[in-house]
Amino acid sequence: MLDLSRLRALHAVAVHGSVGAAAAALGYTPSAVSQQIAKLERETRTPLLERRGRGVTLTDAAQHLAATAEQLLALVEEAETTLEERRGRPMGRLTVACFATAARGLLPAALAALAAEHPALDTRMLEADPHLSPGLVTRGVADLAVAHDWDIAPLPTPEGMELAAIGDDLCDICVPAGHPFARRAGLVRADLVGERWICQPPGSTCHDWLVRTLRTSGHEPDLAYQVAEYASQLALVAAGLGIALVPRLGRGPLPAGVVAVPLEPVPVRRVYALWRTGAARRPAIREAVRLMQREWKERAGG
Amino acid sequence: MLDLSRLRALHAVAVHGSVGAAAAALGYTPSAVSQQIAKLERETRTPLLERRGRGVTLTDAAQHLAATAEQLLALVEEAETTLEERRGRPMGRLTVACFATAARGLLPAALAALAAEHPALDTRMLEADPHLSPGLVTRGVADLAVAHDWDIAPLPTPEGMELAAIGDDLCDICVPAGHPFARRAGLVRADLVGERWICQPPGSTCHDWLVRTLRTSGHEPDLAYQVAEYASQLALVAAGLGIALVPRLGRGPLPAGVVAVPLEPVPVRRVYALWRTGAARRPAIREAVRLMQREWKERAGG
DNA sequence: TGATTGGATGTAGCAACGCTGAAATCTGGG
DNA sequence: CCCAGATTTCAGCGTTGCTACATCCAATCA
Repeated sequence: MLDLSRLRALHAVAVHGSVGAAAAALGYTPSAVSQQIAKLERETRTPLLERRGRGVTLTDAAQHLAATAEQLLALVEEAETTLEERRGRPMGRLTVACFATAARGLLPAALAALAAEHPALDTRMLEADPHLSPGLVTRGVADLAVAHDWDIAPLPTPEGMELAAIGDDLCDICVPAGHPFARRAGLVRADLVGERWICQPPGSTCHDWLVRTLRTSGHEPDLAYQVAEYASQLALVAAGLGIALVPRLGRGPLPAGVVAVPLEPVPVRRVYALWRTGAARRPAIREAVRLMQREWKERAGG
Repeated sequence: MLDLSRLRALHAVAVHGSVGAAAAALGYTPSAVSQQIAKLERETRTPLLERRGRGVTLTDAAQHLAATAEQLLALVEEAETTLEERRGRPMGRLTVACFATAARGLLPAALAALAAEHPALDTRMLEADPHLSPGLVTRGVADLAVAHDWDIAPLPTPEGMELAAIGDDLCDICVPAGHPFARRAGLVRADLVGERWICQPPGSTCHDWLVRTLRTSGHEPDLAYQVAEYASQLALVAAGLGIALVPRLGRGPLPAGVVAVPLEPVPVRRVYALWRTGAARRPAIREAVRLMQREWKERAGG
């Protein structure tokens, strides 16, 4: 009889396009995936993979088989969801894809509470850009995505997915202690003209937000320093090289020589959880969302 | 992820009603099936089997899971069929359920030819009563049934199955050499009144046929000796204890002291092959039927 | 009640499987 | 022509899953 884990390997190759990528997605080495598919070829006496240049392509039969595998895997996931739903308590594996600041500001406490309350649940985490994580969920690499959008670019609900709001993440302008802004109680957008900015590299959501927001104030921001991590940005601020827009989530205590000044109206990142509609019945999903919302409230209240 | 072979074990228990019967159907020991299901219970953290008296019953969750397993297994079989069809040559496993005389008179030559022409095919055989073998095919214990009916009780095509005729098996009256019939060129049904019969035990198709046929001649047959195997019946005939109706298929050379006399009109067992409609596209099925028909023709012609 | 049978489950051991890591192979590009 | 990227092959090893045997439990019979 056809073996489901081998079919899953074939399906992963079909979806990810290469043996290596499939292996990474499944958590194996490329060698393991290659051997599984070789065994599947021997069992079915049908060539499935053809070397094409440096990579591989699926034969006709393999594409058909991979499509069937997709149905099978969907059925199995459905069965697992039903099983968990009948049991009523979170169980199985829950992989959460989340963005960097949530990975330290929100997830640790929420996942710890989840694991403590539900020992049958195997929680996992995977850091990913907010605009990539829904795709990871769609492809089954993750079960739950924690993503965010900005007030000026709302996140559309992707096909086949549901979402729930976790909370609003407020952002402040972080300036060197010696900067004129450091003595101000608050700032408005017009104040920001002419500053040197420290921000994310192009392509990230935060970079885009900064550029587009400041453009609405009628000027092109001067993005002098572009580094991915807020901790590095704050170090640059402390060194007096510029100012940065830093969200409060996961920001931690500010380093010496850095002052956070509120901006009015306050820029908001809205944080969401997203999951496949088919998995909506999973208690693990519902419970994870509930605990993230609770954790958020406690942080905001305290 | 749920394991398909464990789900198959659970499904087999659901279908066959006990761990032992499931194990027999799957070709394992009861211990293996019990361990598989125990592992499935641990993985899903859900009780699946409950001891009820001497046997077991499925829990609610297990019944649901078994139903899903049935869908999965059907999908897998469909995929295997498609794979074999694309390849165009018989492969995989083909289990044939057939009645006793076909098991020695027809199947050996046909299966040998099948195995010789198609080394990728793993042929298996299973002797079963003609009225049981369609059920075995339906439940997936066998892929192909070789069954027969009698002229007076035609076989209905069971739900979800297709059938093809293999050939007609003619039957003669076998009598002791000293019997008055032994010198006759032929007999008619009216001649048979008052004889002592040697036949199958009640419940077998052949027993029923004899009783019903002779009843249409207006008398109740005297079934003095009831044994299952024709070789034993012929030994009883040779001993002069009675007469028997013996089909030619698989009859072999008659023992000394036994004479076969034709009956007019000649009683006919019609031999069929049956298979699941879903498996009709399998080259293995088509080829097996073709070779059985060819073998039959060669025997009839030679 | 005790003995017995039919069935499921637990244990030990062994063969087979499936993974990893390293080496080999192959392809396309500098 | 060599190198980098990717897959496949190979050896080794831990794990799995089977069988055989023993044990346990429930129903039946004496």
